[in-house]
Amino acid sequence: MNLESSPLITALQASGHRITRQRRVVLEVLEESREHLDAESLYWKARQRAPRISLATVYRTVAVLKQMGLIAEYSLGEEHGHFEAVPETPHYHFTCLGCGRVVEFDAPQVDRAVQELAERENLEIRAVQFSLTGYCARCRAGGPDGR
Amino acid sequence: MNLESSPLITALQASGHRITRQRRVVLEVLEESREHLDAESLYWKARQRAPRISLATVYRTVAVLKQMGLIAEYSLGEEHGHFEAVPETPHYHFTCLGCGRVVEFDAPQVDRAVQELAERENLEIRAVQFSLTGYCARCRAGGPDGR
DNA sequence: TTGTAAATGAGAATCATTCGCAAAAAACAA
DNA sequence: TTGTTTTTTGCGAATGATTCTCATTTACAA
Repeated sequence: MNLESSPLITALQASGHRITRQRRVVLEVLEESREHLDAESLYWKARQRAPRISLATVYRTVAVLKQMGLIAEYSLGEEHGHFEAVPETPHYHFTCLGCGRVVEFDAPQVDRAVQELAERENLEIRAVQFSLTGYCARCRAGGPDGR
Repeated sequence: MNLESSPLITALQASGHRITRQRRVVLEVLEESREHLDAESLYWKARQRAPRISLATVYRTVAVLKQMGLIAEYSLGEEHGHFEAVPETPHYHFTCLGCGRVVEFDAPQVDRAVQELAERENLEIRAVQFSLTGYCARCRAGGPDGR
């Protein structure tokens, strides 16, 4: 069994949390995934490696990680949350109301604006939520979904 | 009884929706309020003028308005949504995790970034969600709530 | 005024998320 | 190792926000 420490594991451990099989698995899934997973899919993927894990544990784990700033939660236009390991460089999301596709983009101007605001108002920013919804080029043109 | 048409009423009517007493009241409350109301408080305020209105109708009304782009829904760090009539000039929110205060601010840089992105990628942007959470100056200094 | 499609009220249903508690597992000390 | 302590887990029940169902009412065009 792999006992290497991933960045997330190391950080968790350093903050005094216990490293359980369940947490290890959830973190692995989060690190390996390139998509934005919601709690349910995180749960099903985790179950492949830790069959007895419960949905509550998934929620508890992401809550801890979120509080530590290691992962971010997004709404992405749906009614339930999606999670993602916090990336090196911040990026944001556009969700198409037509086809549901999620496109990531970066926006240095926004990063700068946040930093300036924080300095000017003396704020400690913990999370930035910047997401756009609308219709993508394909759907505007009367795409596959025939909006 | 006031039969004048507010901007929201006019827009609703123009789009082919019926103007009911309940909708009129919900719209009035939304227009008069300077705060970000959640469905529950919208419901209680509306009941003062239309005592038999139901919570479901409040939800249905904001759903229609939201879809028409007349009001915006925000998370504001809580688990339920908050609503606000869409303002002339866009503005955004900072929610303090310490004292819960919500501060509005504008960010022309962000507006510009959105516009540029939309043009470059040929997107039709319907909603912009930009909100920050963290600790305000007062709470960082060990404010009233004693974080 | 009347006919009809749209909107409402009431409560049940749904869905995501959290809670409570006894049992299991980690961390730590001996 | 082994025992002790404390955290975490699993399970199912509870919660809270939002949506749905459906019989009844209402707006509004003719």
